[in-house]
Amino acid sequence: MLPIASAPVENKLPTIKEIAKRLNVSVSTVSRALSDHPRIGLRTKTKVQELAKELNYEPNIKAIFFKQKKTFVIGVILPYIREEFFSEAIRGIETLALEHDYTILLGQSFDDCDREKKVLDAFKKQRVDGVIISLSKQTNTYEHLHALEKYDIPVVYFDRVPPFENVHKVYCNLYQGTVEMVNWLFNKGHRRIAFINGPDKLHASKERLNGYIKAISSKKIKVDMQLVERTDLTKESTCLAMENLFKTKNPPNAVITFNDYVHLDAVLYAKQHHIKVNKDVLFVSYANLPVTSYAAYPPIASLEQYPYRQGEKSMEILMDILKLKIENREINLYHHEEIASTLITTRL
Amino acid sequence: MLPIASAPVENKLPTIKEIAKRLNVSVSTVSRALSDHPRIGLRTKTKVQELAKELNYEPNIKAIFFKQKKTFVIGVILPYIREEFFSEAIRGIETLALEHDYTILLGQSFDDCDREKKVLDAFKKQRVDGVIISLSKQTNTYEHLHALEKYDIPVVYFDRVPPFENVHKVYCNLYQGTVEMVNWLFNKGHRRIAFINGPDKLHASKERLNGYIKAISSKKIKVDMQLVERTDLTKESTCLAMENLFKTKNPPNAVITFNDYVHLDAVLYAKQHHIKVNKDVLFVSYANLPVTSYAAYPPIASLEQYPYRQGEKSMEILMDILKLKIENREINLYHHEEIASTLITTRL
DNA sequence: TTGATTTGCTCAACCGTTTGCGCGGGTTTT
DNA sequence: AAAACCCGCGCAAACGGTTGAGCAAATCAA
Repeated sequence: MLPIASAPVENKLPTIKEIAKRLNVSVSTVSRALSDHPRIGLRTKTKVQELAKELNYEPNIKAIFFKQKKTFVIGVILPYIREEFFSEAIRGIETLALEHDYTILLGQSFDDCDREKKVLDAFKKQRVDGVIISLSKQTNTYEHLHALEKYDIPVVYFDRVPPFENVHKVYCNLYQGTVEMVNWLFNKGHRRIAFINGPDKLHASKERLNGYIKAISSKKIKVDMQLVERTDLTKESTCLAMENLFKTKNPPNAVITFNDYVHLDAVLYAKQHHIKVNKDVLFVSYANLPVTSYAAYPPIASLEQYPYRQGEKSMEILMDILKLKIENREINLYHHEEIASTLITTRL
Repeated sequence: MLPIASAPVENKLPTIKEIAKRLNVSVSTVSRALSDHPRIGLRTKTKVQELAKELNYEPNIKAIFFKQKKTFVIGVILPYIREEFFSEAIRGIETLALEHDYTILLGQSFDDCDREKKVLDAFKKQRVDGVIISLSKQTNTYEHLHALEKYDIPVVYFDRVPPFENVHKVYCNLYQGTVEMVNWLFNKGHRRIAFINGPDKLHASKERLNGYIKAISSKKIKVDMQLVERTDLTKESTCLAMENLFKTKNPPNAVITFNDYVHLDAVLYAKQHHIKVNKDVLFVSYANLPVTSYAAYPPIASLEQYPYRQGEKSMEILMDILKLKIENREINLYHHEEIASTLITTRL
């Protein structure tokens, strides 16, 4: 058991200067020796490198930032890391970041646009090299993001992306996924398929809805907007949606919820109101989160959206952009990475 | 719908130099004017401040680091953010950080000591002002943490803390909490109380075990070590522990699990082996995570460990330490913040 | 009126590292 | 033998901001 923190702070971090002084050469020689410059003699080079190793020298990255305008830090902001979807995404981001010697600054928006602004402002102050973001459900103005671009900080969006073309983004094909979902329910004989959608401001909500409408109407059924509800993702709002759906004379026999968390709240409501979950009424949702495997009533099918891959891909794109920036080349195309979703039905 | 990223990058970030040039004063005047130095005339001061606002000037924090040796960044490393306990802790850390104009670098160890080292190394390179850490379950050597102290980077441990006295740490009183837990079960008439503990290397495991032994033996019952199992926190390991407990002729009628995640795996096993969860056998655990409220079989009681408060408190302590460092005062005492746990039994 | 003090600003050094340029000495080319 | 080149290294500026010292002008005290 080694005692920690007891040792007095003897050594300030060794600098290039220190090495230069000890070896009686100039700082520039040391700098070049360390970066293996061809114009430095072999003897000097090894001398410098040996002493550097001995002193445990590490270049001061902040000083390097000065010259190179690089911080080796990227900012990641998303709504809630406690949601498995986002924590998985972070895992993807972080893993790739570590490989590229980048570190990540984390911020959560808690689905609050003001907080999102504040965090992005902090990122800007810290001069991050780039930003990866999944928008808050509130966000419908984009000036604060636009501001980053003005400061030449590239932004990659993932999952909760803006509807514009001229941004870099990574997202799941929810339109197609929703179509599959409805078809699957249809094939199992369900006709009254309810849909509890998410906040209007999220582009992903629109995608889902479009898929739903497309799939329903392709069956020559009239879309019944009474079957389409909306939740702001809070438990109360979800319960209200459920209430609206089931108080009618002709309740649905299947419910699609915006994601697994909404699903959990929805089935809690169902249970309390003596609806036989996944017997009378089938429940399917989005995200396919591991956490639902412990749930009393997991969704009978859920759409896998590959958060790890989304995070990884976002980071990959950002690395590409940064590489181009260093080479001072024009960034003339916007990356749009669409990841195919998969309907997971093995839970049956 | 404002287009993003389409605007050409016109303006490099405004610097103090730029302001000086435009106003035809020296940079030092500008610097002092911005920091409201008394020796700068009112007219100049307002002129400078107005232009600064107009140009949206923001001091380059990395340049300030140079002089002040401060980065306004702290590193946070913990095992898994996907666990609600840790994501709650981060929320506490982040909230307080934002208030103090600090930003957090995030790293996950994934319970791997090597990864922990790598991340801490990255933090060191980034010259973080301080580190908040919850140790990986593997960590039993502390050189990599000791290294940080040598570089004068203060470290605050929380929840998974080392057993030494000479560190700053925030933790829950698990000894006392475990005693309460056993007493509660005892009062409900349970005598054969099994205990599935966590990894040996975690100090928290020892605390739990000591509490268990203390409570049992205070009842004049002999501690039966057959009832004490261990899990490395994986599902397989937990199932093995369950198997060992229930294959005997005289199985337990209550099981205490290391935390709610272990609990979930344990009851999954129980269910598969037709053990009537919370009827034949009572299950109690640690953490009181919200996620269990959706579970098929939540623990009948769980020990709240206040992760948000732990995170917040850790950050508070770190801020204190950093303040002392600036004032160049000696840090002569180690903060040990013990947070009382609460047994939550309202789930009945 | 003279000396002392205050006011308002500038100069320059500094933080750690990179990098263009230059210089002396040796070697090769013509 | 002079011109051209290469080798190995040092000088100094630059990145953006802070800060102690210093200086001239304005203000004050006596």
